[in-house]
Amino acid sequence: MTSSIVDVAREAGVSTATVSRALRGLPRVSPSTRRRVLRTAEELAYVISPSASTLVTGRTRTVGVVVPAIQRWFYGQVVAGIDSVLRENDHDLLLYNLADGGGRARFFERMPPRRRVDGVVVVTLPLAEAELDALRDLHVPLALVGVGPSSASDASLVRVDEEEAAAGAVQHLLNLGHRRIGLIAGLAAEPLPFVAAEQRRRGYLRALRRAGVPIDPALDIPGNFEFEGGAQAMAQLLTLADAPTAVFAASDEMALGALRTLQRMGLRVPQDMSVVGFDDHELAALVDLTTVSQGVHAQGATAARHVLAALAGDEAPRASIVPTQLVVRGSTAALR
Amino acid sequence: MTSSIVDVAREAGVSTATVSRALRGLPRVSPSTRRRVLRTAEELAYVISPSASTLVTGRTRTVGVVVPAIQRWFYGQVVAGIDSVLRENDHDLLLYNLADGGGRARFFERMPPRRRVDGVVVVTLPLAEAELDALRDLHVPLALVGVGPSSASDASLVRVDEEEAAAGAVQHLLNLGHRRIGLIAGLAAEPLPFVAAEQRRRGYLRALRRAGVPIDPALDIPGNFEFEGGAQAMAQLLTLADAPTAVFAASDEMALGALRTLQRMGLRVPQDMSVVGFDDHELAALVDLTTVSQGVHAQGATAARHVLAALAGDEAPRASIVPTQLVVRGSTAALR
DNA sequence: CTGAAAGCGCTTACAG
DNA sequence: CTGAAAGCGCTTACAG
Repeated sequence: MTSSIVDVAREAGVSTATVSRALRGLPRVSPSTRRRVLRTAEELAYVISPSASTLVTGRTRTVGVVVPAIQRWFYGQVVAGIDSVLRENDHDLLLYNLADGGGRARFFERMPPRRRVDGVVVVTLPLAEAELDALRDLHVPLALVGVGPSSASDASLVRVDEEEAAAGAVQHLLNLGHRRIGLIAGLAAEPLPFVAAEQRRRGYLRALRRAGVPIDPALDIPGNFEFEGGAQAMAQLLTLADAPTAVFAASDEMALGALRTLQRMGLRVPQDMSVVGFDDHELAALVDLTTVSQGVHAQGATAARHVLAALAGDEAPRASIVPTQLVVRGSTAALR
Repeated sequence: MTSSIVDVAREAGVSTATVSRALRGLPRVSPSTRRRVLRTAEELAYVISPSASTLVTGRTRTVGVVVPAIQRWFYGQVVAGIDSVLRENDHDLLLYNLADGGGRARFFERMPPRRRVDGVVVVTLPLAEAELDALRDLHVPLALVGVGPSSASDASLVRVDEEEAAAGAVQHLLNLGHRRIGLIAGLAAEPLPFVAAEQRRRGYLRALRRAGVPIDPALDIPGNFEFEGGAQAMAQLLTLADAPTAVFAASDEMALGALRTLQRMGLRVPQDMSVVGFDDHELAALVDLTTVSQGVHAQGATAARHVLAALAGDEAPRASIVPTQLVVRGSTAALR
């Protein structure tokens, strides 16, 4: 049905070794031979067998990508970024969507990418030492996206300066005269919290301290990085006797939830409440939300480049900090 | 480094053939031998080489998934659904994100999944005959999600009854007394329109005709399945001298854009304008949007099951119609 | 510049 | 129930 290298060799009147060299563009093949082989391969619609090639070279031309939940906006963006670079460089993308705690446990226990990938990029997962070891056992280059500077020194790192960016967002509110500033944090009840949740919270605290504004734990509500969580957190903030005049949400999705609650309560943004998000989600522009823009697609692309660089022989793992930018829109205004 | 089947065979004192049989749970291996082999494999941390196995069996235990844009809500959901079934059945997921027209052309020309997958699911792409042929050349089971009943009879099909569902949404508006009903269609300027765009539009037209309501082309605006497109389409509808009192948007994302425009113009929903969407996007509940719920995750899962069934020896391609349901929320009300 | 041959790590008739 | 051997389709020293 499909022809093998032997068919091409026979048809072109050369050995399979020569076909192999000619097709891969290796030197030491005469131009005329190369042409003949190429033409023959074309005629026979020859396509190399990846498994045979992999078996001998050990290279799969495939990169594994591990995400907690592909259906979430952030991960879709990151994967699109990874994919674009991989595709450009003729590599395939093997997707591992953990989905939940069970999926996570199963993944690290069974390590399905074993012997199937040349490299791995793990997105956003704060790895336990055992998990990191399981990944190391793969003996392939590893890149981590969005897990902070603390992690494995033998992996490439791509991240934004979460704390600094969050502090900047809160400083923006302080500059507008706000002093009662609520935080809708990414924190959830999970055993391993996402790094971004912690660090954005730290940035919030830092900005307040720097400004000499007292920290009020009542203003610090977990929102679990979800619309609904953001909506509920906002509602809770509005139950306070001394309610905030501004809110920093650690993600745009939570900010959108907060906006919805405000609208339901008949409160106006920004007149009655200023709101800042984080991400620059597609919807942020639409609802005129002030937010921290982070190049999510770029983070994915960069991680993919790190892995490919390592495969190309780069010794040291790399670390990239993708810049962020406060995008000021209409959801924030000076305290009245 | 990593041990091979030969190591296990030597250590267990049997042939590689026996190791192979024992590990795969084939019959004709004595219980004691099987136990010994299993234990040895465990001790040596033996993991089969997928490429070697694939080379001889032809099976990759991998399914290719082709999507136009993984970062969009719909595709993230579908892929999560596919992944869950694949994972359950010990298959890997090779993701092909076309990203744009160039990516699409490159994909169908080069067919990267060639010899790399046991099956393919293509999501939402209305396939040209040449593209379908390219996929057929893979000689693996094919499942199509959301491309309508017209397509290849040799592929499994998973879809919702787009036209019927859309007609139901519009009928809901008609039942509320609306007669001037706008359509924010998915249509774009692309050469190959998405099937859902066409069919939801058809459902809109059918419902109006059935009710004897005159069709006004001025009420039919393309929105390209995007927030921004929905926002602009709504704005355009509001420029009409005889503006609609209700709008059906062919996706929730467009409906959200429309809601935003209405809010900006100071129009109230549903008092001044009723709005129905399509999808039951996570945000729909949050903004109280009446919409058509379709099980997107389930569509992905079903397609994956179809592919696995075909691999298990099922002869006939299957066709599944996933049910939809109108979810009435607060964005629609009787005409005043 | 080119080819013969070994080998990558499995599975599968075939024989016993 | 078990093993020897061929073979899947490539790549890679090695020799010439």
